[in-house]
This record gives sequence, C-alpha cells and structure tokens, in this order.
Amino acid sequence: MLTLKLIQENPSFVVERLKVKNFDASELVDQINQLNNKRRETQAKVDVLKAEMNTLSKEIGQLFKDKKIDEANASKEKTVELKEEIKLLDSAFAEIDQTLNNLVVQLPNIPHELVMPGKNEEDNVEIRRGGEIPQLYEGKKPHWDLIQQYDIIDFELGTKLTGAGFPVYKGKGAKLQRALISFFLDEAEKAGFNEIMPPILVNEDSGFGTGQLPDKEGQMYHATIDNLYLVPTAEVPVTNIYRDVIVDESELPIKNMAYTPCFRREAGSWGAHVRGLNRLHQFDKVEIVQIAHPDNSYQILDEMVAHVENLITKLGLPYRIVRLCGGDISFTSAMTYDFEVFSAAQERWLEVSSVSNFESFQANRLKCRYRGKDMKKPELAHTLNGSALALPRIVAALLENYQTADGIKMPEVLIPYCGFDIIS
RNA sequence: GGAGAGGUGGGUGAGUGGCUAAAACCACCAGUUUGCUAAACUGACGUACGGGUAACUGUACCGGGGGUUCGAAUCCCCCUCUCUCCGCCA
Repeated sequence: MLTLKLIQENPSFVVERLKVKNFDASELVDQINQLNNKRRETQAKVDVLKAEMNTLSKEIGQLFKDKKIDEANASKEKTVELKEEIKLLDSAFAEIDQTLNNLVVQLPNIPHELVMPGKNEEDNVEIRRGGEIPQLYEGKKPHWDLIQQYDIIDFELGTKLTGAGFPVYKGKGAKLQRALISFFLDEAEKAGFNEIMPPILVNEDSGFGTGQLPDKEGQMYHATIDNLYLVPTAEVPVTNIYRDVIVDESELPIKNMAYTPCFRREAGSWGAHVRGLNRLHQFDKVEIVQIAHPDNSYQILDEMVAHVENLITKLGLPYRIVRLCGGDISFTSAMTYDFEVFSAAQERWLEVSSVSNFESFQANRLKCRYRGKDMKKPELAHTLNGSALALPRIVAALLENYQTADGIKMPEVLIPYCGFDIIS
C-alpha cells in the first residue's frame, strides 16, 4: 500500500502517475485525504480527553492515599462523563481508521517513470532478445503430444488422483523436474542467494502481508479447518519472514531464494492457450526475493534480471525481455520485467519469469523497515522478487525446442543433474 | 486430543492494581581515559500515531482481542503460541 504521507503531501503526483496504470485515483485520493484529516482531528480530541483522564486518575489515587475519601469520590464522578466521551470518540476513531485503511489499499503502486502507458501486453516494451529459434524437423510436435509419446508427464492420471491441472511426472519427466529445481537453486546460490525451505501452508497474516488477501482470496487453496492457505508462490512465506521486522541498514540487501511447489486455483482463467503445461494448479518454482535499500533497488532489479537471463541462456532457450507497460503491470509492482521463451512447436512466446521491484509498496503492508546509523526513525525497505524460474513452461519449451526425430535432447548444463542426455 | 506451566524492550529477566515505557544485567551506539586493543567510567538506548520549524510534548502499546476499575503489564473471559507430562504418530 502507498504511504499516507505521500498521498497527503503529493496527491496530484499520485493521481498523475496512476493514470499510467489506467487507474483514475482522483476521487479516492480526495476521500483518503479528507478522511485522514478527520482521523487526525479525532485523535487530537481523544488524546486531550485521555490526558485529562490520566491526570484525574492520578489525583484520585493520591486522594485515596491521603485518606481524603470524600474528595476522591467526588472526582470519581467527574470521570464518568469523560469516560463516556472517550469511548464514543475511540470507536469513531477506530471506524475512521478502518475505512481509511480500506480506501488506501485500493490504490495501486505508483509505476516507475520508465513504465510507459499502455493498454495491454501489446504495449510492453521489448528490452532485448537472446538465443536462437531452432529449426525443427518436419514431424515437430507440441509438448502435450511429446509427453504422451515418451510417457513422461501424465495429465489423465493427475485428473484421476486430484483433478485437472495436477499433472503426474513419471520417469525421466520426474527426474527432469528434480534436475531443473537443483540447477536453479545452485545457480541462485552462485549469485549469492541464501536458500530457504519455507512452509508451503501460510496463515492469514502472511496472506495479508504480501497482498494475496483479501483481494485474491479466490486464487489460493484454503485449508479451512485450520484456516491456512497453500502458497501460490514462495514469495509469500519468504517475504513474510520480514513482516514486522526492522533490519539494520548494513544487512541490506538481503538475498533469499526458495524452491516450493505453488498452488493456484486459477479460477475462471481457463480457455485457449492454456493447454498442457501452459497453465497448472500445481507447479514448481524457484523464487528469488530481496529486501533492499531504496537507494539501489533498481540496480538490484537489474541484477535479478541478469540472473534470470543467465539461466535461460544456459538452458539455450530463445528469449525476449519486456518491460511491462502500465496496463499490464501488476497492482503492486512499480516496475516489472517479463521473460518470455519461444516455444518452437507452439510457435508462440511463453511467459516464464516475472521480475519486479515493489519499492516500499509491499514493505508498507509488511512493516518491513531498516534502520541506519544516523537515522532517527526506521524507513520502509524496498522488496523485490522474481521467478528463477517456474518450471512448467520451461519444460514445455525445452521439450519442444530440443526435440529431434530420435528423441528429446537435454541441454548440456542439465545432463549432470538429470543423469541422461536424451528422452527417447 | 487430555492435563499443567508460561508469553514483559535486541537478549536474559524483575515487576500481582496507581510512584512503571517498565528495575537490573548483557548487547548495541556516542564519549572520557589509554601507545593500540581490552578493561573501567559517563551518557544515550523501543515502536506507532498526533501537535510543534525545532528543542520538546500528548496518546497508545508488556502474545492478540474483549471485560472489571477513577486507574490494568498486574484481576476476569476468549483466542493464540511456547514448554513439560500423557496419548497418537512419519
């Protein structure tokens, strides 16, 4: 969420910048500022009354001690009215505060100045391309046919066990999953990330911390008996480590990574273009997460982009990097780079990674702050995360791009991890 | 799942109704002393919101929520977490 300070001090800036996200904030910003003023007034009033009450209470205590019982009882009567007033104002304050909060969370994050206005993914800005699109043999097939042919991923079986979107990986298909996870983790470790293995069920507080709750509640699987949610991404547990935490400035940046399965209900998002591995309810992903100093969070974003680019390059997949436009960037992000790999049999680009800087938007919700030597007060940190990488579409692209008439070859870097060089 | 004991500042831990934002000790920070380090000494040392250019100041916060009371870290209720014992169990 945006800080009240920014909304109050620079309302026109907020409204102007949010236009880039095609979000008309003018009314909301006005409401927020009005309500915020009211909140301040109310607090000022109630604080005075409480101060009176405290003084009075102390006096009463002293009077009792001095055995001036009558005077004490007389003073007690004075508190009755005060108490009533305080109670009223307190609940008014609580209501204002709640309403205010409900309004503030409706404002999206301010996009970085490099984020261009735009309607949808067609307006995204391509930053660069890399890799070679392979020339495949005549009988090339999309991955949903290849996995059947080589019996490495079984959707029907998953449907039997669980339901649609829960594939069963078999034999070399299962080993390939394990290989990719290890490869991604090892590479992230080389890049200085610290490995975390978090719980994959999280509580409500964590859901709120990273913003999945309350808005995207329907996107998460909910274990209702215990009121826990299956993580849609490792971002949730790994970022929530820093909920309500003040770190020392010298510890920044904090670089964590985690492999977790991810669970997404994807309610209502099925249709064309989501065949096979393109969209699943359960998938595996290695996520990188950083807590950064505001001064260099964009440099860190670039480093994270470079890390993901390195992964894809090592896998030998053709890719392009786009900077999302205002219409395509997420609610919480200030700047996002998407990675797409070209799937040579589907003949389309598949989004495989999204790397974002949330600046202080998430941190404000999490209350994740840092403190420096000469700082009077702690300041909000910046949070960043990126997929490095999500497996299914990488697997789809690998299967399709590396297919030959004799079988599917493995990229060099994966052979030590897989223990085989071809799926045939 | 059953029974009991607990949850206090960065840490240990005192505090059972007002003199407590909270002792003491440790850690951290600034300084004095010192050839350097150490030791010793002195001082500062929570967060949020509000008022003030600022110094400063008001309010709230002792796991979370509610209640009793003029007044709650302290008493009562609910929840939650931790520990011990029992049960179950990879």
